[in-house]
Amino acid sequence: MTSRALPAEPILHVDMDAFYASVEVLRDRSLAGKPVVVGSPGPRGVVMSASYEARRYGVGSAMPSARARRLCPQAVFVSPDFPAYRAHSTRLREIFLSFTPLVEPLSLDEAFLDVAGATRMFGPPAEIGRAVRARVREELELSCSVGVAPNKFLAKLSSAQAKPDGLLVVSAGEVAAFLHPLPVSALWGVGERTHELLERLGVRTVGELAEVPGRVLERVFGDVQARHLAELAHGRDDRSVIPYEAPKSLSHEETFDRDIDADEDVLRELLRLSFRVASRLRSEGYRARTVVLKVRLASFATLTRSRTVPDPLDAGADIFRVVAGLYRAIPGQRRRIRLLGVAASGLVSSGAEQLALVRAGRWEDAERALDRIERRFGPGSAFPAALLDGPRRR
DNA sequence: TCTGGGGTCCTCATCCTT
DNA sequence: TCTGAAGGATGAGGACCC
Repeated sequence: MTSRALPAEPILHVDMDAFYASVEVLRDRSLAGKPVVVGSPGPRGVVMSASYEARRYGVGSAMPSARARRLCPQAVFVSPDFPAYRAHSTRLREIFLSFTPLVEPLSLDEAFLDVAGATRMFGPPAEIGRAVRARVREELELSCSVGVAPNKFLAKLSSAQAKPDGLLVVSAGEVAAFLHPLPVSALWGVGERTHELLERLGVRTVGELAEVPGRVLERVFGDVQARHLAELAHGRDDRSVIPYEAPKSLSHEETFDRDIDADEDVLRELLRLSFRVASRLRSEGYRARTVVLKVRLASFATLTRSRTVPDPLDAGADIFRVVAGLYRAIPGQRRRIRLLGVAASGLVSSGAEQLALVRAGRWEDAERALDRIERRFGPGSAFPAALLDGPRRR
């Protein structure tokens, strides 16, 4: 039997170009060539995606929509339509899976592909990257950028360098030449705070970071992050492509158009969020051991409070009881609140928790009935009466 | 400039058990 | 019974990602 050497650059990172904005252009061809901004609605919205025409005016993602409007008044602003993006994302994943079963989605618009086992059928990794791009363009009428590299970290960096609408191969022999001139902010895990600390050390490029002694990094960042930074600065990353990982938590949160302060409004919002979280837990087959309340005040200070319960929960009424208790236990009163969130963590499969159902009360039966009604008549077709008079919502 | 929503991971403090 | 160390579980908060 002949053996064939594994490719030295077996990892692809595929990243769609301005995904949400590009899908909006597909749905309304009159937007083609125009600055398009997809952003969360409301006065406190932020930009989620901007077409390259809008980016030329300095508009970027995570920027407040109000600022984007000032920078580019002629831009067309569109509210996001996640079901549409998910539908395109599903078709995208089908294309990836036609090349390799080892596909790890990072979000709706990007994924890692391990193509080590696909080269006999489809050719070397760079060839597969070109084929993926061609299929995405033909079948979805969308452009994407592809990075081809020895590991996930380098593949992700190279797709970013290939943007927009390009392909870049970083071979094992070119790692230092590719990596070291890049700014440290390009590294995975270097955000605003870490960037500031690195600047104080006089470190601006990845090459400079690679020169910093390990003990200095440890002193500033602690041993875990220091090791992480040192590994990345040398282009080392041994994480494999994992096709599926069970979620660790699940949450819903909402920023209000105007701050709320009345307890009855807060509790009604918490009830609504608890039911949304519970509905998702049940539809995805989980129960939660820990319930987390998140409160962001008008000052933008954020509080979190959590409680772990002995019997995992998946009923909105039970989750509400816990978050309402957590909320009432926060000292002080009549705070101005801009955001409320409810999260479920410590997830266990509900299949493994059937015994707990023996003690299920009428609420659980009622909520399963709500699930059936929603499946039949659509989301929002049934909800607790306490939600009938909701506060100002977007 | 004025900051969404949904996640993951890490650190640190505290409590409890052994 | 008391004391101290070690380690796990839990809780709060921060940084980061897309």
